[in-house]
Amino acid sequence: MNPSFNSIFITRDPGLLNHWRLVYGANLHAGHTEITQIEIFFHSVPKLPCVVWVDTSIPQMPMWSAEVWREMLKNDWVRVVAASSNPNDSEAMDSLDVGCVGYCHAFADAAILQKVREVVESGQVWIGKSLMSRLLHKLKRLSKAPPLDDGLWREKLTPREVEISILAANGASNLMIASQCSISERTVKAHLSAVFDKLNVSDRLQLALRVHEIQ
Amino acid sequence: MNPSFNSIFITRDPGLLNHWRLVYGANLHAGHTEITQIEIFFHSVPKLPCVVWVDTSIPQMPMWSAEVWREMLKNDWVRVVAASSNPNDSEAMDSLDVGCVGYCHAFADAAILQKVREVVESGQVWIGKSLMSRLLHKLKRLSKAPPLDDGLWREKLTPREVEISILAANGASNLMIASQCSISERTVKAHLSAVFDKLNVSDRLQLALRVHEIQ
DNA sequence: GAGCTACCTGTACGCAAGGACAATAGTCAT
DNA sequence: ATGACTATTGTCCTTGCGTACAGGTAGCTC
Repeated sequence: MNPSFNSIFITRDPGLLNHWRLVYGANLHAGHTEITQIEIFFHSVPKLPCVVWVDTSIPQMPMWSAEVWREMLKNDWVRVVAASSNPNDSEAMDSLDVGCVGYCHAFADAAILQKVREVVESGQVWIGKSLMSRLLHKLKRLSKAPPLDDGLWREKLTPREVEISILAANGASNLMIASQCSISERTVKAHLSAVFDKLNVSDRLQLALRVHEIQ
Repeated sequence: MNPSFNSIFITRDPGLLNHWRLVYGANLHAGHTEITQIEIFFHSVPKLPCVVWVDTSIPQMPMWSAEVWREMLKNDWVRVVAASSNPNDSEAMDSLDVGCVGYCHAFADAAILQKVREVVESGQVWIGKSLMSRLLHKLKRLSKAPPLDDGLWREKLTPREVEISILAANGASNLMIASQCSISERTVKAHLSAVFDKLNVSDRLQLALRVHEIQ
């Protein structure tokens, strides 16, 4: 149905490369290219419709505002998806602003990335749920409006567990949490163990990623 | 794969109804409902996962900021797509902000609406290309003062340290990082120690907070 | 009262993480 | 060539974390 799109992966991270390959699976055919140096990409502008996955943490990555990007993205058959290992709003805005048609976490779930691909190939722009909500938050905040509630992880936990989770996710040690909540360290451990179990995470770093809505 | 989603059309416009039916085609099965009065929708909260297509120009349409919407959208199995015959940014922002997971032109191309459906059912948010760019512009304009916190931490580190920091900040253990980078665990520790020192943090969780730009 | 849940505490064990000492080798500029 | 920086690896040791047993109290529902 769509004019078939070639695919280009630009990253130096072998793990990421493997992850992305999963997205295309058996469809990873002749029209596929993998590039480990971003300059090479700029020196050979694709001639055919293609979806370009760019690992934004690749060395020598030009600023999104650089002329090379503007030039490249003038060609509307080049659909660039910016994939970041540590997504942040300003990078997202910059990349989308210059003409990228997608911004996502580089290691996002394969099913998600597949959706990204479909949306992008169909000519639309993809933006993740969390980024969306953060952009809206920023807009709201800038135009002076009340905030709204946050993620759904809270609902799985008791009030006490939520309280302790937030402290842990912000870098507090068990002892610090204990003194702040006026309970023993053992109790903190007990609460956190319950939290890990309920949220199906293995340690406080994974918990932090969940609490702060990362990946 | 996905838990199958029921579908609900809320509009009084027969033409629009026909248009929307095209999106689902033969899949318009038993779990489908068509409603011509918005109040009826609010008086019978769906019990099963469903995608709700709401024609925003239906009579008696409550404000998006109204409590009924907030209440309804607390249930994350109710995925509401706001479809407007004359889309505008403020309506888009209001609807998305209260918890709608899509905003589009009511009479958008069936292929587009199909994509909307897929994205929404997969748990993400759909937003059109033009709306996207307008929102970005609005953001750009409002946030004239760009925060300088951006990628400050990167510049303090060597490329290798950045690479390893990102992996650690995303929850990888030292051993995982070691195997992914094809180096020994000891080397990973050495790099991370250097990173902790340079960024003046005590452990990988603090590092994660810095990398993901939290607090 | 029985059963459930939230909240609190104890001892003990294994393990990953991080620091304290090291060392070796490559690149680059002065 | 000497010093500064980077990348790599080693051993020893301490600490914090997470888990596996074990309990206790208070409040709620049936």
